[in-house]
Amino acid sequence: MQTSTTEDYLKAIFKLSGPSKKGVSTNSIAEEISTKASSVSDMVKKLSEKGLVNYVKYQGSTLTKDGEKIALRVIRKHRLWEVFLVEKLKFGWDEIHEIAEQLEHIKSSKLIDKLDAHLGFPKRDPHGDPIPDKNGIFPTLKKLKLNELKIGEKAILIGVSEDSKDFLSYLDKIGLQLGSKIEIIDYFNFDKSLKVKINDKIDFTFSELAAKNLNISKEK
Amino acid sequence: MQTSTTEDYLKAIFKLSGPSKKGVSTNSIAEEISTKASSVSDMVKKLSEKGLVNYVKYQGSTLTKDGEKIALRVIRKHRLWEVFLVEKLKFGWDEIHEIAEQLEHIKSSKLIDKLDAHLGFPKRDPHGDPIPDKNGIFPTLKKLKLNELKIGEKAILIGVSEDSKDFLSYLDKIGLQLGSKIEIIDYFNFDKSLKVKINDKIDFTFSELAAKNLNISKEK
DNA sequence: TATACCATTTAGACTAGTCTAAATTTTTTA
DNA sequence: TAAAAAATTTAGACTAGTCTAAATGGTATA
Repeated sequence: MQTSTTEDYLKAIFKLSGPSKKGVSTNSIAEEISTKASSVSDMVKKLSEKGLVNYVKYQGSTLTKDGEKIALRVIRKHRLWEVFLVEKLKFGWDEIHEIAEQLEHIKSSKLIDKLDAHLGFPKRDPHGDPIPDKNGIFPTLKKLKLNELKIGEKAILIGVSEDSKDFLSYLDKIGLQLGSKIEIIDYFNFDKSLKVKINDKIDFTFSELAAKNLNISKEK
Repeated sequence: MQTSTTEDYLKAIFKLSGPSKKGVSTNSIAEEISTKASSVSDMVKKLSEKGLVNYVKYQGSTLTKDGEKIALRVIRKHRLWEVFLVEKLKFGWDEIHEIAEQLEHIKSSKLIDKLDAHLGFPKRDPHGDPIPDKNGIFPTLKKLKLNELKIGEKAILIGVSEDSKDFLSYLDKIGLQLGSKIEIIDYFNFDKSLKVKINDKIDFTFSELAAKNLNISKEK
C-alpha cells in the first residue's frame, strides 16, 4: 500500500505528462508539489524501483501502467470529494481544493464507490474536469464550441482553444471559469455575436471569435 | 499543527484515562495504538515537551488542557464521520471504524462544522457514543433503563449495565448493538416482560432482567 | 568549440517515528 | 525484606522523506 507522498508524486507526473504522455522533468515535478529537485530525484528513483515510474537519469519520468492506475484512482477520489464538498456541504468552488487534497488519500475502495453512488455518479468535478470511473476510464463527453449552441441551450465551460494571456485575462475579467454554467440567451445574425447568461447571474455578449474559442459540454 | 500520530496518541490517552482522568500507563497506550512501549516512552516525552501531555517517568501520562482540546476535536471528527458513513453512505455500523480512523485526521474546522450541519447536528454516533460539540462539550443525555419506557416510546441502546459474556452473546444473537433503535410494542404485567421492535425490523420479547440491564436514551 | 548557464544528481545531514535489545525502576510475592 | 517478575526507559539502528551544498551533465551561445 503506497504512502500519500507516493500518491502525490504519481498524480503530479500524470498531470504534467499531459495527453501525449511525454517525459516529465525533475524540476517541473518539484514545482508542482512544492519541493526541491533533489528530493524529486531521490523519490523518482525509489518509485522506479517499485515499478511505478519509468525513470532514466537526466531524461525525466513517465508513469508505468501500475503507476498510472494509482494516479487515476487518486484523481477519481479527489474529484468525487470535490463534488461532495460543493453539492452536499455547500462549499464555494474556490475553497475545496485544499480539503480534497487531504481526502484523496483516504484508503477504501468501498468508500469511494459508495460516495460515487451517493452523488449520483457525476461525470465532472466542480471545475469541469472529468471524473475517471472505477476502472480509470474518463467518461467520453462530447465537446462543442460555444457558437454551436442554439438559443435556450445550457452548457458548462470545459476548456479553451486559445490560451493567450489576453484571452485568459479577458475570461478572468468576465468572471468565467472552467465549470461555469453558460446559457444562450440570444444570437445576433448581424455580427454572429452571442448573448449569454453566466452562472445564472451575469449577462454577457461574446463576439464570434470569443465564442469559437470556448469549449463547452452539454453533459453534466 | 500536529501530525496524525500525535492525534492518535492524544486520543488514546483520553480514552484510557476515563472519566476519573487518572494517569495512563505506557503499556496500555502501546496496546491501544498497536505499537511498542519503547515508542510510547519516546513519544510521551516529546508530547510533554510540546505541552500536550503531563508525563512523569515511570508514573504514566495525563492530558494537559491543550492536549485534551485536541483529543476532543479528533473524537468529534471521528464520530461525525461515522454518522456520515452510516446515515448518508449506508455503511453497516461494523465497517465504519477503520475509515473514520482515517477521516478523523482531515484538517479543516470549516469542513467539520459544515458536516455537522449537513448531518443535522447529531448528538450520538452509530455506536451510541456522544459527540462533543465544537467547544469540546459532551451533550448531556438522559440515561434510562429499558423497563422505564412506556408502550409506543422509542429509544436507542447506549450501553449495558451487565457485561457478562452470557449477556453480551445473548444481545449478539438477537442482533442488538449499541445504537440500535428499540420501540416498545407491548408490556406484559404478568411477568413484566417487554415486547419490542428492534431497528424497525425484528420483534423480540425481553425478560424483566434483560430490560433492566439495557441502558437507553430517548434523544437521538 | 569553449564557455557559461541551467538542470539534474549525489553526498551528507536532519526530522518524525518506529523497532529490538539491554538497562533500570517499580511492584509483587515468597 | 530480598528476590523475581513486570513495567518502563534508554541506546542505537532503521525507514521515509526532506533539505542544502557541491558536483556533474547537457545545451545554448558567442
